[in-house]
Amino acid sequence: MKREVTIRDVAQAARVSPSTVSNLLNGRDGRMRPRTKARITRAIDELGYRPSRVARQLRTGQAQAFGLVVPSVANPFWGSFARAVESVAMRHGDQVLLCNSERDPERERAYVDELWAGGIRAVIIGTSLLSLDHLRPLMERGLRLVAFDRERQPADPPNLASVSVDNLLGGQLATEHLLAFGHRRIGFISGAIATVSRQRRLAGYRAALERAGVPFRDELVWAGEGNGYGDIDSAELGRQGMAALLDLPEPPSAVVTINDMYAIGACATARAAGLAIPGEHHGLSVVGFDDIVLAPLFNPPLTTVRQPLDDMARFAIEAIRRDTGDENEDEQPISAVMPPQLVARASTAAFATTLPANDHRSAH
Amino acid sequence: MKREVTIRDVAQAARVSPSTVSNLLNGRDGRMRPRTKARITRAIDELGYRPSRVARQLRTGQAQAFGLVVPSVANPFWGSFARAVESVAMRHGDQVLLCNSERDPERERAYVDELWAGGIRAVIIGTSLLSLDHLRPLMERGLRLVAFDRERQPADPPNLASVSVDNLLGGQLATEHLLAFGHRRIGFISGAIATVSRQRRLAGYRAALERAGVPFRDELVWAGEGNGYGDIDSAELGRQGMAALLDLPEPPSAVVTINDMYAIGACATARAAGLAIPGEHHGLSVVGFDDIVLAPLFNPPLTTVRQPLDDMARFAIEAIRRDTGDENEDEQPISAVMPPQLVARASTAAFATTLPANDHRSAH
DNA sequence: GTGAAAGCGCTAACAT
DNA sequence: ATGTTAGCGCTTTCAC
Repeated sequence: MKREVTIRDVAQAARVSPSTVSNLLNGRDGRMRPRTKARITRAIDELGYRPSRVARQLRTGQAQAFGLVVPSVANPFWGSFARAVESVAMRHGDQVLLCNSERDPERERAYVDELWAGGIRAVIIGTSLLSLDHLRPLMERGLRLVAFDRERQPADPPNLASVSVDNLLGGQLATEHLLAFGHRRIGFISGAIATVSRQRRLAGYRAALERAGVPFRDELVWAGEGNGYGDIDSAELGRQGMAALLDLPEPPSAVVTINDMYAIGACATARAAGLAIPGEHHGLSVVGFDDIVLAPLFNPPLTTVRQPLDDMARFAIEAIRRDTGDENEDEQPISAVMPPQLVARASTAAFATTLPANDHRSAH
Repeated sequence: MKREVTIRDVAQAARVSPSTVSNLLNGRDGRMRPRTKARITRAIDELGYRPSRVARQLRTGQAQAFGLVVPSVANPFWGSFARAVESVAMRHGDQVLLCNSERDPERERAYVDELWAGGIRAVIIGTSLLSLDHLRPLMERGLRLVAFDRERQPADPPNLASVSVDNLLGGQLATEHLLAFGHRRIGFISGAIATVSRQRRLAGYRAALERAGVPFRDELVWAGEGNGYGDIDSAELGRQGMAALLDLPEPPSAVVTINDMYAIGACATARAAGLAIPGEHHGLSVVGFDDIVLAPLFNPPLTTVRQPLDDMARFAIEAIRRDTGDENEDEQPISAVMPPQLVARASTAAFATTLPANDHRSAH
């Protein structure tokens, strides 16, 4: 393992001082003699010199990298988001440090602490916990934080940026879609309603019901058990939720789920119980949320609410890059709420009001 | 934004020198007076001191972090792998830098270069390109590289570590499973066979056919078009592959796919063409590879070949942590080949040798 | 236009 | 048992 080529080696080879090389590297070459410039450039190429990020960072305090904390990249939604973020970041020459929080606030804190110690001063956090207090100390020290999938809350510190889809509208679109199909008993399946986005999706569901004059029924909302960390196995929670709703004396004819993984789990349970998706008389309509890559490929293709992932990633990174280092504390909070889009596919269908003439399936 | 607490602040508060603090921090406290130790510990707590990774790294050259380069975290297999790696890494206090190569060797090189410049001296690379020459220069400079999903090749440099499932056996298991069900016309769907793992899975497929006395037919192997970078949309390639095989004068009755995403895409196409999965007379059996989280939830649940992801992640990290900094060049190459496991689910079924008594579907 | 010098926060060899 | 010192590779005043 050879020793690294340093800025001094380059300086020596080009017969200039390290500061001159540094000046060129950092664009302060306005009044530099073309000949000197050429000598330096040549030396850099010949020696294969690459400046050390570490040294630069120690000196400047700026990290050319930021953290990305998501519940779990094992969920394709977060995987796609991570990819989108990384792709935008790369264009700016930024590196991305990925962390899986599993929705555990303690892990979130530990990770962000760790990132901070690594010189990272900006983090995109993809969990929409109600309170971000566990990150406040670091924010007060100067951490730039962007919350993804979490609408801005009144009590949030002003230097917290936010990007989110309009979750209320999303929940509403999903529910209205089913209402328009004539469904009246509509279930809602989610893990613990412990995040802003889930609260708002549920609120959208209620709002849609109300507007349609359909009474809200508590028993049709399944919201997991216990504290319910864990995107570890959303699909499993979807299964459990569906099982619970099917156990009801009068099960729903359609279901809104908190995301596509839940939807897929819910469908699996329904099928195992002999129900068709969708089914007019003996079955269920299911709508998801996110529109993951797999949604259109699922059997049946999943009706879902799409989040504009690329736009959101772009905005998050812009937010993080804004006022790098500057001291403009008293600015407007940076925040965006993006429009969701209902994507109607085959997992939802009209509710049949009349009974079937004859039902072959009952023979089975 | 307050100034950071440094080791000097701690030293001052504890009325010792920075080196004493450093000694304690780095476990060189064998003969340190308990009282001094206590004073230092107390000062650290009170000031909320956290050592700077950057400074430490600049000094030691060691990066408490490594890179993870995968084709794309949008594919749940790589998402799960990334999560497994990160989870093991965290237990060691290591950070993980995630990079999506999209299977583009130029991107791989650029990323690894970038990581190297960032002081990262070890990288797990999850693409099994035939040649790793584009990374050779850096390896010669001392980069520790672990190839994941790529069996060790004779021409590989000795300091390249490898972890992989036994892909030959995997391809064989998948094919034998279908053969045992009586299938004789078995298709193989993959993107460009430009990686070691794909070559070996295909070889396993051939070996199984041969052993069963079934002639290998070129037209039953669909291997994408062009160079075919991109895990960007494996499912889409699966669709295309299936479409091509169904266009054959005599289509296969079963199909082995290069991974679960391909399988899911292939199923979607087959269904769209009115075929059942699996189907005795008018349908297809499909087997995937990887056993992603979604495989059991798919409709029908996917028969697939499981990779022992956690074991592989653990091994990869052990390999990376081995001989950190040491100069043992002439050691045995580190390499592991792990056993795959066939997971039989509902997407495969017996091939019917007799024709159906009456075929209702032909009416449609 | 270019260079000398100081220092970012830490560690480790060497003194005491 | 603890302190002194000299950097790691880079940037950035401030001189010339």
